[in-house]
Amino acid sequence: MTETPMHRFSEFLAGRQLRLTEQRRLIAEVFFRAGGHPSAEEITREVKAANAAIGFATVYRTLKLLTEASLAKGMSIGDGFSRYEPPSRRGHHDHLICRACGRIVEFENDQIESLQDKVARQHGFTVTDHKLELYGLCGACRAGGS
Amino acid sequence: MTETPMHRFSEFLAGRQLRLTEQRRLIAEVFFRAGGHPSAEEITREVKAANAAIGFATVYRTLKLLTEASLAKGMSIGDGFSRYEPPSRRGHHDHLICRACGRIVEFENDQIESLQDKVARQHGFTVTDHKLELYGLCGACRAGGS
DNA sequence: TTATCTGCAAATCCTTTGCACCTGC
DNA sequence: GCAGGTGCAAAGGATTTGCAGATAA
Repeated sequence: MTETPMHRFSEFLAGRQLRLTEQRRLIAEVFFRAGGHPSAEEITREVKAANAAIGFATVYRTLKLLTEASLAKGMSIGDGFSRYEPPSRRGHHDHLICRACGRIVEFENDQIESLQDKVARQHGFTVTDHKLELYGLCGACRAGGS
Repeated sequence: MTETPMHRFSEFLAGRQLRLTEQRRLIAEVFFRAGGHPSAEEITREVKAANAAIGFATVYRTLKLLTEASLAKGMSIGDGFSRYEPPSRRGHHDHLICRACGRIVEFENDQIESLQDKVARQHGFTVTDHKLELYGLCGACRAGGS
């Protein structure tokens, strides 16, 4: 019931005859602990603090596994990087992104979701997934001027 | 009143002391005429049909100018390419994207837009821009099976 | 004329892959 | 022991940039 993401990762690997190596464990720990939506580079930086030998290749390979295990979700906020979202307790959510400081706030809104389904139906589509990103200025940046 | 996009591009260039070269005119024409949301590669392919000497570099440079002129809008649908949206007669719109055939349908929905503003306000954000993409299957692909 | 453009190729940047050497299980 | 994993460095793929020759105004 209180299965941790790391536990789930371990089961996923076992189910595929894959090994839970020291590197994979460390990368997954860093990722699960990370707030926000880290890029591979951000994760690698933190991982290297604990084990400098680990390189980008292993981080990317592990992030791919985490994604296949549904423990990470790839996303992009339009800077040139692939970003990864750690598993969230909450269900689906969308993002508010501050163009000034890069802060990302997550939100959920059922009304928007159901309107999306309605629109899709009107066009004959069945929606399986969606992405909603609102770009603007957060309160702090608006106050801080610029 | 009936100012064409090409006319606007020409004015933009003049205002910046830039030249309307044969290449820029051709690339802009192809882009304005293009339906949908072409990638640089798709535009280049069509441009080369008229003038094989034109290369990617010039296409990218011109798309950058068109974007600065607000005559193109960069976007991405998650394949690895930057895509560009030609100026539309209609205002802002969002996208329905078929995962099977890649078809993109544009739609507008004022209710969704106003809910977005409301959510943003609740989080202290001022929204300047947003992106909403609904992924799924279009009617034809759902019927076609798979 | 001359500052701006273009085409080419080389360079970037992020991400992936090949390969010889390690290491969980 | 050995299939699978790692680190490195080199390869990839989209986009950008440096430069010498070409050209719009």
